[in-house]
Amino acid sequence: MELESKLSQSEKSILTIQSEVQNTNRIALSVDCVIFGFDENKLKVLLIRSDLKKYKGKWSLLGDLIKPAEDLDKSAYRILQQRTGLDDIYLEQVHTFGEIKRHPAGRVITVAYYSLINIQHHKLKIYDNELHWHDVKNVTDLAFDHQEIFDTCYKRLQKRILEHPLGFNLLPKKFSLRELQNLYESILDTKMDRRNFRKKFFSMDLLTDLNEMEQDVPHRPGKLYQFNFKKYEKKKKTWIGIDF
Amino acid sequence: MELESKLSQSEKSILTIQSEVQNTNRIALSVDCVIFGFDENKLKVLLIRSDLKKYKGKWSLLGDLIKPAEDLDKSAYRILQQRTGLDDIYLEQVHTFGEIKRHPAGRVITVAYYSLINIQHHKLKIYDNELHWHDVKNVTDLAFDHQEIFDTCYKRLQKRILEHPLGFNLLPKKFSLRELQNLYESILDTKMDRRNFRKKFFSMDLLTDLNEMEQDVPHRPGKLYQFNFKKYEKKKKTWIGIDF
DNA sequence: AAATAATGTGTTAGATTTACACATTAAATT
DNA sequence: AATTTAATGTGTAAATCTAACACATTATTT
Repeated sequence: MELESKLSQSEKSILTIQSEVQNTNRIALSVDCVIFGFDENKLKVLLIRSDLKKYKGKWSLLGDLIKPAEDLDKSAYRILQQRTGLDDIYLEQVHTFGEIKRHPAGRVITVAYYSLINIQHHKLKIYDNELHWHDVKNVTDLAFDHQEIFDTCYKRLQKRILEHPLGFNLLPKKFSLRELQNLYESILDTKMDRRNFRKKFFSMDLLTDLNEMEQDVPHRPGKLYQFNFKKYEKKKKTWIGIDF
Repeated sequence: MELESKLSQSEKSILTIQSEVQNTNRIALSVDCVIFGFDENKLKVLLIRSDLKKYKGKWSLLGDLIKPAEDLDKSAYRILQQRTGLDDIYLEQVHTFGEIKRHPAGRVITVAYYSLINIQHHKLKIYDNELHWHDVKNVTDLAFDHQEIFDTCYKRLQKRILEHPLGFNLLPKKFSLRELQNLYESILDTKMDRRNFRKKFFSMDLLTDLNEMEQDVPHRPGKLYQFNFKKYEKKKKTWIGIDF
């Protein structure tokens, strides 16, 4: 009991799962979230230390069992809210992982999501030192099949950001084009030409020029921009058929 | 009992589901497959008549509950094999649908796949007249949330085929470029320029010229080609990072 | 034998992507 | 205060990819 109350991951309900799954024909279902953030010019992912002794010391994704009276998407949303305190979260379902022996406690099928959050807003809420923001470059050897889940979600993000301007979910409301480009370069792990990058983005016509400049930067300040959600929503409608 | 033995869909286990789901914390899980075929120059989808009285007369996707001792992908594969008798099936997981009230029998979350099969091979196996190949253009008002699932899977196929040469799974081993183009035009619901289409495909270097001609066509016969799976697998490796 | 309807190929214009160079500005240094 | 530095901000040319388009060829049909 005491043990269980301290656990707040997929692992939380292992004892429960083990007894229940084995005695019924139903299958236990969980959600696992790959939570991306962007800080210090690096793409980060929020991980939690696994409590399961088989995976002692390993890191794992944030997840939980789905409640029977809860929409699947709501379930993912709830996990994020509980963990980050944020409710303006970009969330995308990626894949469902269902190998028989993927979870040591028994049959658990998990639906993987990735989410993009503004790490500056969130930063203060990590009181729990079992939680940590990792550089995506250093993410290896996660618990369970979470490495595979992470890899899949990261690839999906890389692909998506080439098709949709998702990056704004990771940046503060006001940002410079350099910050935006740094974000793209971090996510895609490439270098891009500054001039072509600007040209491309301006041609998309999704940025509002705020007529403000960066403050407190150790070099010539750049202009600040804001993402124009209205225009994006309009444009998105004309993409239907190509999307998804 | 007699009723249940006649049902072979998701609906099959409604009675079972209803009693079990409500009495446990577990969630029932099913797989639904959008099975695409290509015949008479039209893209088709295999549907089954719903037996549920709420959806009497409506068509639905092929699906079944996932067995507790079965990998998720295997489960989808099994459903296809049982239905089509084929085992060289292209299968892709698309999305998991988990709204609380999506299924009238209780909480059932379903994992949607689409598959591509060679309808000529399969054609003979439809003894069951509850099964029918529908033109994708005429697919409306399916049972449950199957219309949404179908739409999602169809869009995914449309997108995928622009990135990967999946069409071969829908064609006989030997095919002409006109047949290939007809397939693309059916899937994407567009007309394409014949000359540009050929150029594009030849430049991909995935077709083996069989030095054979079409037989029994009411016009000048075209050359026959075969898809080169080896070359495709090689090329696919160089795409990693962009894929998924 | 002529007409038909398809296959098979090449060229040109347009759009998009990539490569690359120079002037400008504010901070940091001397 | 003047100079250096390191970033921002803009424009142009080459290369690649995509789209539009025309004519000769071949087997079938008339």
